[in-house]
Amino acid sequence: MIKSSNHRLGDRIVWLFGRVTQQTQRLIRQQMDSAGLRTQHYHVLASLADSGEAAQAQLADRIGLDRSDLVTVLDELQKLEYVVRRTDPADRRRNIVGITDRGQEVLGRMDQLIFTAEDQLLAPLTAAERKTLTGLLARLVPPSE
Amino acid sequence: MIKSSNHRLGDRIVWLFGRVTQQTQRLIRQQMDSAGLRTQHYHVLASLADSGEAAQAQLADRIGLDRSDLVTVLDELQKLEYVVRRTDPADRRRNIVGITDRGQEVLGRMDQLIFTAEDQLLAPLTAAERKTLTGLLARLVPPSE
DNA sequence: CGCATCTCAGGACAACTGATATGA
DNA sequence: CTCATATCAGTTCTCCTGAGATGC
Repeated sequence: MIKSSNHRLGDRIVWLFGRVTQQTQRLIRQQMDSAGLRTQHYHVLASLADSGEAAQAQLADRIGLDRSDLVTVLDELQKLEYVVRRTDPADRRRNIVGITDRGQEVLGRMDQLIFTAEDQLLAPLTAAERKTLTGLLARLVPPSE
Repeated sequence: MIKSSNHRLGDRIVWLFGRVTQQTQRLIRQQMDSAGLRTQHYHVLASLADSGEAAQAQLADRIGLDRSDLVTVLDELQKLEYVVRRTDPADRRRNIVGITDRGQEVLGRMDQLIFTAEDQLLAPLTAAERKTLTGLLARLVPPSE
């Protein structure tokens, strides 16, 4: 006759992911506020610098952002001249999005900020443990990238 | 002369946590809708069943929820008679919150739903890998529980 | 015509801030 | 009076839904 059931919150993935992500977002946002941008902006810029230019739909799928939300984010980034939209000559429905030099520049600065935040968050883990963690997480991310 | 810098999104913890949590929440919410409750409700009920009754402030800290947000969640749970608030005789500012029998009952059902969702999410990992993952995550959760 | 792409309006959820009343 | 607790009001951010306009 053991303890009836195991609704131990501390073992629940829902719970753990939620807590850790919450903590992550908090740290990132603190760092990001100084640049006047949000997490979504970083994702977009990083993806563009990483995998090159793309149509909005592709880009949205790549980073797992809703296509309708991407519109607003791109509007803001374009106003700051961090990205450019140009119509695809082959298919005039598409906007091909690319990162600008100024975009690359701020991305570099954001990377620094985010790096320190990550380091702060992962402080309790060794380098090897961090690697296992990222490895396991990567396998859980749904495909399409 | 290697590729300039490593803003590889796929290695960023911010990114990975975000994606996986997003996926988790989606699955959980689908399951939870059938009970008419949200993730926060589950957290509260699970914590009460797990660590026993507590004042609101303690409870909020235990699950990492804002104290002001907890008020609403408890209102809803109390209306459904899943929890009870009673004033602490020792300190009449405090509300001591406890789970009811009906609360235990739905918690049991929710546990089933959440378990299947978790299993679905962690499908790509072996049992041993899941254990390492939860172990690593647990160490990243800020203290206070 | 059907279908894909981008756009816009609005809702739901979660996290946070600040102010207030009450009691220790 | 100072401090903690619970409450209330309002903002931001992210995610999601549905509907339109345009071009394939």
